[in-house]
Amino acid sequence: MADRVRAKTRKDRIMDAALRIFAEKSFQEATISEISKEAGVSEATIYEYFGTKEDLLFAIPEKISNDTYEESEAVLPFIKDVEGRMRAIMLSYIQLYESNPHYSALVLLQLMSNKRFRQTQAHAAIRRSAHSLLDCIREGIANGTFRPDADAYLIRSMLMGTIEHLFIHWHMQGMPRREKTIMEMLDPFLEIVLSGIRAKKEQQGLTLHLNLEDARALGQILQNDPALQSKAESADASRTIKERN
Amino acid sequence: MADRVRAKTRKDRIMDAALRIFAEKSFQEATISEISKEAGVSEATIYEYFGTKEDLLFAIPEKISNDTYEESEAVLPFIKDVEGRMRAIMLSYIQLYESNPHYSALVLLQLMSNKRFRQTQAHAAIRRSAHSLLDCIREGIANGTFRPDADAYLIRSMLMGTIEHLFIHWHMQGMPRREKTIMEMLDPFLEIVLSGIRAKKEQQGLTLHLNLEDARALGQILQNDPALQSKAESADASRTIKERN
Amino acid sequence: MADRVRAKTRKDRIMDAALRIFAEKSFQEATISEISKEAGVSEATIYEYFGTKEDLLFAIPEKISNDTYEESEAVLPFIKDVEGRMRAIMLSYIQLYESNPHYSALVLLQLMSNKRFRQTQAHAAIRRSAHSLLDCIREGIANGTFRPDADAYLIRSMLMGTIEHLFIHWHMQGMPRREKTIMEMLDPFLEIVLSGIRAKKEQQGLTLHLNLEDARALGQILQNDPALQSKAESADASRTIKERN
Amino acid sequence: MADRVRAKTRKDRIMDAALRIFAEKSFQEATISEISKEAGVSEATIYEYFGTKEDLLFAIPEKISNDTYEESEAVLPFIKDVEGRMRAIMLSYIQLYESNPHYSALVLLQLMSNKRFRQTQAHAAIRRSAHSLLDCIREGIANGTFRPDADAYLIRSMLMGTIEHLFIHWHMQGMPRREKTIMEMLDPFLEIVLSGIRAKKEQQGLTLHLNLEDARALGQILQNDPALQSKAESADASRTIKERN
DNA sequence: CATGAATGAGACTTCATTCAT
DNA sequence: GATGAATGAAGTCTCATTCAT
Repeated sequence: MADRVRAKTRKDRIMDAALRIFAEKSFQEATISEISKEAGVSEATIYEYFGTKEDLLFAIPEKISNDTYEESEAVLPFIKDVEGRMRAIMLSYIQLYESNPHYSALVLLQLMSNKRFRQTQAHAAIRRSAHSLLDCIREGIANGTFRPDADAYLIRSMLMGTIEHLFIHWHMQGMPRREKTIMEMLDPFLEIVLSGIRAKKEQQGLTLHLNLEDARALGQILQNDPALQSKAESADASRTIKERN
Repeated sequence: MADRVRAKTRKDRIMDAALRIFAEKSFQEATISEISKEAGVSEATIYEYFGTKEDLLFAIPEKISNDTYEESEAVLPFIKDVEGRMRAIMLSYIQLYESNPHYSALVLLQLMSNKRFRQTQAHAAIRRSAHSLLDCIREGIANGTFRPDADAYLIRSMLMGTIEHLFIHWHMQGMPRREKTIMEMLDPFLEIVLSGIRAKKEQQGLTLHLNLEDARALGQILQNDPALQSKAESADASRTIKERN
Repeated sequence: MADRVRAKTRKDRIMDAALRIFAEKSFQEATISEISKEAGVSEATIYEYFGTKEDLLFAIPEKISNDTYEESEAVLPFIKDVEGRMRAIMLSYIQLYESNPHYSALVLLQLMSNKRFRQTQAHAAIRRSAHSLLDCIREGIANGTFRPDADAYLIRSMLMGTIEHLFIHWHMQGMPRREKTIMEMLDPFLEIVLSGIRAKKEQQGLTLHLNLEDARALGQILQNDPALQSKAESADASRTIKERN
Repeated sequence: MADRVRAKTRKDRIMDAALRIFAEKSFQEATISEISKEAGVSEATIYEYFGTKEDLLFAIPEKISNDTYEESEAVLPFIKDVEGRMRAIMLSYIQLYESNPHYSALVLLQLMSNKRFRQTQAHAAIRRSAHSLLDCIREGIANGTFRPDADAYLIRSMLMGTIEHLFIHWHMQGMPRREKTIMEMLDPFLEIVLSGIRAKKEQQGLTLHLNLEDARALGQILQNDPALQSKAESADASRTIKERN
C-alpha cells in the first residue's frame, strides 16, 4: 500500500511537473531532462511511467478530464430547463479552466490545435461535453425556447469560442488579475447570447420590440396596470439574474 | 532590376513554401530542409533571406498583415455608423482568413499562442485591428447605440472569439465544405450579438418579455393602438422589461 | 530440497527462455526484460542466478556441452577403427545440433564468432571435441588408413566446416523441412571425404587416374608384377599417378 | 570535380573506418562516435552519407561486392571445363577474403548470420556467386564429369563451408601467419573433393576403379589398344594440375 | 547570389543493473 | 529468495545553422 502510494505520488509528481513546464514553455521546447529535474526523478523514471514524451503530454488532460467532465455531466440530467443546463455546462467549463490555469493554458494554447490530441480519449471527453451543449441548444430550438431559425452550431461556437478567447487572452497577457473574472462575465455573456436567440412570444411570454414613442405609451399602460407589473417583476428570462442573488 | 525581381521571387517562393508547410505540420515539425525543397532553393539560401527559422515564421504574417489590415482600416473612417464599422472589420477579418486558409491556420493554430509572436510588428497590426473593434464598441456605448452597461471587452471577445473558434474548428476538421461558409454566418451572428447589446429605443424599438397573462393584457392594449401594432410586427428579440429598468 | 528443486526449475526456466530468445533475435537484440517475461520471473531474479547478461549467454552452452560432449566422447575409446570414430564424432555433433535447433543457432550464428566465448569452459569442451577429430585424422594418417600427405587440419576443417555450413544455411532459411536431413547427408558426405584421403587399396577397388603414357606403363606392370597387386588392394580413390610421383 | 573527389574521399574514409571498427568490435559494440573519430569527421557527417548505422554497415559489402563479384564472374564464361570454373570461383572467393581480412571478418563473423543483411543487394551478389558454383556442379553431374548420384547442394556446402570455416578459424585465432595460406590449401582441398565426386572413367583421361583382376586385364588391353591412346592424350581430369605448373 | 557540405548541440530513448523491501 | 521500482550511462539520430567556394 505504501508502495502504491509512493508510486502514485511519483507518477503524479511527474505529471504535475510536466503540466507546469509544458504550459510555460510549450511541449516542444520543454525537455524531458527539465521535467525530470522539476519532478525530482531521473529521466529514465519518466519512461517507466510514460512510453513517450507525447504520451506524457496526453496523459495529463486524460487524467484531468476523467476527473472532471464526467462528474460535471452527472448533474445535467437533473436540470430540466435548457438554459439552465447550458449555463451549467459553461460554468463547469470555466470553473475547470479557472481553477487550473496551467491546464487551460495547455489545452487551449497547445492541445486544441494538435491533430494527434484530437484522437485522444481526453479530447473525446471534451467533445462529449461540447456535444452536450449542442444538444441543449437543439433541444431549446425544438421545444420553442429558442428561435426556430437559430443556428445551433453557430450558437455553440459563440458560447465556446468566446470563453476560449477570454482565457487565451488572459493567458497570453500573463494572467493578470482583472476587475472581473471570466466567471463573473458568464452571466452577462449568457444574457446577451440567450436574449438574442430566445423565441419572442406567447409560450414564455410575449416579446415586443417597439420604438420610443411606443415605449412611452407602454410605460403608461404598465404604470396603470398593477396586475401586469407584478407579473413582469417575476418574469425572468434569464434565471441567471436570480442566481446572482 | 532583374536581380531584384528574381530575389523577390525567390524570397516569396520561400515564404509561400514555409506558409504551406508551417500550416500543415506546425512550425516545430516543419524543417528547413523540407521548406527548401518545397521552395526549390537550397537550405543555405533560406538563410540568405531570413536569419532564423523563427524569423521566417514571423515574416509571413508580417507581410500579409501589412498588405491587408492597413488597407481594410483605410475604409473605416468613411463608415459613420458604428455597427457598420464593426461589420466592416469583422468582414475583412473573415475575408482574410477565408481567402487564405494556410494563413489563418498558421495564425490561429500556432501564432496566437506564441509568446514571441506577440512582440512582433505583425501582431501589432492584428492588435491594432482588434483595437479598432474595441473602439467601435466603446463609441457605440458612448453614443447610445449600445447599452451603457455593455462590457466592451466582453463584446469584442464574443466577436473575435466566435469567428476564431469557427475557423479553428473548420481547420481542425480538415476544412470541409459546409452548407454555410463562415462569411455567410456573419450576419446572423452579428444580429444575435448586436440585438443583445443595443440600447432600447426607437430605432430598434423596445423589446418586452412577458408571460401569457401579461401578453393577453398587452394584447388588449395593442388592440387599441394601431400605431403600436405596425411597429410590433417588425419587432425582434429578447430583452426583459425588468432588465431595462 | 524443495527449495533446491524450485531454484533449479527457476534457473532452468530462465536459461530455456534465454536460449529461445537469444537464438531467435541475437544476444544483442534480446533484452533481459523480454527473457524475464518469457521465463515468468522478474528481471531482478535473473540477476539472482546470473551476474550478467553475458554470463547468462555463456551459461547456456556451458550446461549443454557438459551434458553432451563428455558423454559422446565416452564412447570413442571403444571404437577401434579410425573412420568409425570420426563418424561417431560427426554423428554426435550433428545429433546435438539437429535435436536442439535453438542451441545450434546460438552456437553457430553467434557464439562461434564471439571472442569472449572462446575463453569459456563451454568452448573448451567444443575444442576438445574438435581436437578428438583431429587426433583421429592424425592417427589415420599415422596408421596408414589415410594418405601420408593428407593435411589433417584441412580435413578436419572440411568435416566441421561442411556440417556447420549446412546447419547455418538451414537456420538462415528458417529451418525448412528438406528431403534430406543433415543427418542423412552424413554418410554420402563422409564417403566423399574419406575416399579422397584414404590410402589406395582393395576395398573399393583401385582407382587410377593416368595419362596416356602412364596408363600404358601401368598395363605392363600390372600384367607382370603380382607384388604390386597386394598394394593395389589397399589403394583407394582418385589420385593421379603423376601426383604420386 | 575536386568537390566530388573530396566527397568520395570522405565517404570512403567513413566506410573504411567503419569496416575496421565493425570487424574488430562487432557492429553492436562499435559506436558511431568511434567511427566518426577514426574517420576524422563529425558524427553528423556520417549521417549525411548513411541514413542509419545499419545502412553504413550494409553499404560496405555492397560496395565491395559490386567491385568484386561482378568482375570475377566476367571470366567464367571463358572457362569451358566445369572443374576449372569451380576452381575459378573458389579462387576469387578466397582471394577476396584473403586480400581484405577486415571484410572477410565482417562478412563471415557477423553479416552471414544477420537476417536483414540477407535481404541486401550485397548478399544477393554473394548468393549469385554461390549459385554459379551450384550450377557448375550440376553441369558437371549432367555432363558426366561428376558422378550422377552426387548431391550438388552437399558438394557446394563442402566447398564453401570448408573455406568459410578456414577463414573463421583464422580470424578467431587472431589471423596468425601459417605455414600454408588458405590459398595454398585450395588445390589439395579441391583435389580431395573433386576426386571424391568424379565419375570414374575413360572420358576425362582415365580414371579407373577396379578390383584386382580387372586391373590385370586392363594392363593387357591398354598395352594393345592404340585407339584408346589418343583419347587418353587429350584427357585431363584436373586442369588444376596443369595450372600448377 | 547561391549552395553543397559539414557540424555542434542536444533530445529522446533504451537497458542492464542495483537495491530496499 | 524474489521483485518492483529506479536509474546511470550511453547511443542513435535530427536539425538549425555556418562557411568556403
